[in-house]
Amino acid sequence: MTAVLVIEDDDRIRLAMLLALDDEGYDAYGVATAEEGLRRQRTTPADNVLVDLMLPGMDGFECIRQLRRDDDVPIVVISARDDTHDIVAALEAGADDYVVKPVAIKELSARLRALRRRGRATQVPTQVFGDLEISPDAGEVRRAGQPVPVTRTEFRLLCELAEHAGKVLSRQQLLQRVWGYDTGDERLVDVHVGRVRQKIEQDPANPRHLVTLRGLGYKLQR
Amino acid sequence: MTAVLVIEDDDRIRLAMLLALDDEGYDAYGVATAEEGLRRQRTTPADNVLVDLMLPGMDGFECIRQLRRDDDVPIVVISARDDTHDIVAALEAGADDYVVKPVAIKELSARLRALRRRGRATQVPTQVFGDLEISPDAGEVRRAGQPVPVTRTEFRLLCELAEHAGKVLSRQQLLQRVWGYDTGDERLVDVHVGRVRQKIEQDPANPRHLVTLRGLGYKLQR
DNA sequence: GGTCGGATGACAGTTGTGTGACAAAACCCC
DNA sequence: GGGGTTTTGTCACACAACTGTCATCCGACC
Repeated sequence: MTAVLVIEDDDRIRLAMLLALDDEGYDAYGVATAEEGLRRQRTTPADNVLVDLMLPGMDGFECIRQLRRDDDVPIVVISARDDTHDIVAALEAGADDYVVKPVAIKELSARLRALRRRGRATQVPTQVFGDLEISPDAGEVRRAGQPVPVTRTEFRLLCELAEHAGKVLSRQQLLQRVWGYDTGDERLVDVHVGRVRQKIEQDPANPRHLVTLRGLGYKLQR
Repeated sequence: MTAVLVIEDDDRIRLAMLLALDDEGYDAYGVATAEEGLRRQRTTPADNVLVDLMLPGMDGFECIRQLRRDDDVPIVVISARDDTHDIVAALEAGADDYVVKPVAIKELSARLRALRRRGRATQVPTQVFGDLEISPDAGEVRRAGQPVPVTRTEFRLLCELAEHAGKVLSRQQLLQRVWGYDTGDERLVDVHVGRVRQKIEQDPANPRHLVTLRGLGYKLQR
């Protein structure tokens, strides 16, 4: 069953949504604050998160950003305000959809389905590329069994490449996935790739794993 | 640049959207009917499709279904009707988002970005032509299992030919699809075909895979 | 055998990539 | 909170790879 987390401070609205979602066949549960929602999502991740923008304490935007930081769950904003600025800000923060209250439950349900259909990547176990090991969960990179110290950015870059092992990722895609930039200087990627190479390649000038595909991007291979 | 196809029968609205999207940095082009949109998407696929629901001839729902049939492009419905039934039906048909006219361009842009971020799940399978393998995802070409270094242009050319395996593509079509030129010197294609042959054919003078059809163009065959 | 479309080698201009230096920002340990 | 350290992003330069053009040659087809 699909689990849905509802983050909404108004008890009556939250309860109504939970009931309606339940009726639609979802396994729905709710919390009243962003903080609690984040904790909940860390411990028992739901398949979808619905979040109100106006919350006591941490607001919805920040909540989205934090959710997004360590999870790729589809996030739908449920807001009373039908305001372009809010919508844009929420989507920029990392939300996937934005619907305005009051919400027709059928529509919400359909939107959730559409979002899930678009699908998502699963957790990656330790990946091995020859003498190179990348453990996304453990946050560790090893070469020939020896831990290699990498910075956070370098690590994310490696994970992203590892997740699509053998596939080219364009600088644009990497900027998007590693840095979250929709636009920006692609050379940034080059520089970090160079730094990663210094650490993981035996001969950084002739990379065997992290290779360049001229005009296309980079790829990590075995 | 991100290409956006707008399917909208009202000339004024379509034009306004195209201008606005253009301003936002999209490569936007529009058509007035579903049929034309489908044709266009088949020949020169956009990265996003915006479609109105009320169209003369084939309606928006059917258009979405057909688009969805052979493509995983993110589809956003732009409709004047803020009706739950329509929204649900459109999402069921395969749309990814639904916004109500009039549309704030910033919002639309943000939604498109959010959609693209979610990314395309489909992977292009490796195509095999005898001892020749072309992997669009991996950005790699192999002959007899050995990787063949090809340049970006050569790679695009090969992918384009591979996508239409067994079918002739005229120089004009190749110029259009690989280079994006609407006009230009067709000899350019010859030169690159020649270079590709040097790399992928056992006997470049007697090509077995990348063959010339005199007066017509080139085709890639098994 | 002439003509036209196609193949090819050379070349110069352009583009893409790697890298070292540096400043700003973030982080950490008192 | 403060000072040192690490990490990050920007920039400029150098170099290598790629691209498109052109002239010439070749071979198929009528």
